[in-house]
Amino acid sequence: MDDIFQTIGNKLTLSQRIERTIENAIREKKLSVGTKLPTEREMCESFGVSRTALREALRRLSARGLISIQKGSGMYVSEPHIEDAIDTLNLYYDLKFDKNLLSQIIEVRSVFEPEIARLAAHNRTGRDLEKLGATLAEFEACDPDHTQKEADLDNRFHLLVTKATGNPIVQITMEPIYSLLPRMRNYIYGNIEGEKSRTLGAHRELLDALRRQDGPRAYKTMKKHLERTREVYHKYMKPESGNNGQTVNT
Amino acid sequence: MDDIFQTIGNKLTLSQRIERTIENAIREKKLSVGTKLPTEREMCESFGVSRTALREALRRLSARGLISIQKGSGMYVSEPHIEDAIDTLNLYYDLKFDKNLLSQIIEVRSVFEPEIARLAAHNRTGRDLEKLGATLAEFEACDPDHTQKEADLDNRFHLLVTKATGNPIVQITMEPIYSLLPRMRNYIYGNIEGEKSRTLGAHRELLDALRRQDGPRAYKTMKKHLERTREVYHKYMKPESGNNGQTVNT
DNA sequence: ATATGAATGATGTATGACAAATTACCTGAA
DNA sequence: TTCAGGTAATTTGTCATACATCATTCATAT
Repeated sequence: MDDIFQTIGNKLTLSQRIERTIENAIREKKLSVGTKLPTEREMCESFGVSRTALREALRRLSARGLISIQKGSGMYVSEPHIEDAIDTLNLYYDLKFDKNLLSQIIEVRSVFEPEIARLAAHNRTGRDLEKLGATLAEFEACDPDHTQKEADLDNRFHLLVTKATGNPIVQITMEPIYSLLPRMRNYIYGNIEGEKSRTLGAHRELLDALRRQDGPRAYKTMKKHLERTREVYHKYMKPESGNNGQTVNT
Repeated sequence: MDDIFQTIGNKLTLSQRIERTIENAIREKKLSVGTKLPTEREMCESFGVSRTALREALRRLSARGLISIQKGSGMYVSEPHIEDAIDTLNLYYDLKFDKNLLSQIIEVRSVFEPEIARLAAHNRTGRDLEKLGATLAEFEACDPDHTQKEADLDNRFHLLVTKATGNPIVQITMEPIYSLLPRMRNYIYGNIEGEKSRTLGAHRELLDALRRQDGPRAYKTMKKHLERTREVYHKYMKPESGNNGQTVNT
């Protein structure tokens, strides 16, 4: 048990202790969403600290999305936004980015999305079908020269399928993965003859399966669609085959 | 086109612009991991700003995990930690926590994990099998009174299966979900007669399928195992059935 | 009654000083 | 030489004060 000697060095700075105090108050709902925090001067007095220390704590809290600071107005407890978590994930991928990422993304999609399609077939609402239909039509009508817009619409369609599962965790899970896709934009699309019509056909068939709540067919359609994506990737642009067995540090 | 009048208000503060400048430098690898940043005074000079503004930018960057600040020593570019993203997600779930979360987690697991098991069956290494076997043995030998440790070992087994896919994105994706499981700890286990031996049997069978690289069997075993979890949940503790169709704000 | 503009109060930035922690260096003894 | 110890220099943490900038409120003039 050498743990005894470990807990010495981690003395928090004053501003970090302030940060935690406020953070805990928010976590424990002592400060509810939308509440206006006391002014800086008031908090300085009640905490008995300088404005500097307090402000640095507040800067950290706002950077993490717990509070929002509005110059001239005041500070307010923020509604939690899933985007904060997604941004953090994106930052992580940004820094850990390597040449295997594309192939890994494709693998993850072909593993997860067919099941997502099946679940969506069960749970989709009429509103989901509307949005999917609209996005599909927009994709169909899109000028083939606008490869970026086409890729966006493609992504949006898949994101809508994810939302149609009705399970927010599925959405939260997949969103960072979709946000990585713009990197592969302009690769898949553009200059591959007939690829758009293939995609369109797959999306149409998938939407039909969702409409009929045909889970197995939704699964198969999505599977086939993503297998095609994988083929295109391997055929047209895979630069080399790298080590795929690395593990993330935990 | 009234857009002309819209883009006025979003003027960033000075410290936010500093934050972004440094952040971009890190994202673009102009500052690599481990690099020691210039001292505060140096950066103040080169940016031409006061120490106050600079420090508030640095506080935000450290709160987001991009840099680490060590009193008396200096500031260094941090290695990205997936835990930062997981913590942010946990904060989100803390604040957004509702009674549907458990049921949503169970749904996500039974949707994703069978496919993960299948993939793991293909890609697992000998080292993966070793770790899985060791964890399984430890679970088997665990004192049934230590419900928390049992739940931990259960989670670890599933996490190891995820790692055995060899795809770090799968791991990153599932880790936040597993980190939510401690919330349901002590619910599933304890006081449900014979549940541990059921779990043990399922894990054993799964490990065997992985060893034989039998993807379909791994899939089926995991599916059945998680269906059982869902049953237990619905049978023993589901308090009420709530609206499950909410969507996350994006 | 509406609109303009001044007063007030909030956060943002600048400056200077000192505290506290780490690192580097230097000195002296084995 | 090598190592121990302590001192000095460097760096971040905190405090205090002043002023700038933005938002809200309220009074005033049209």
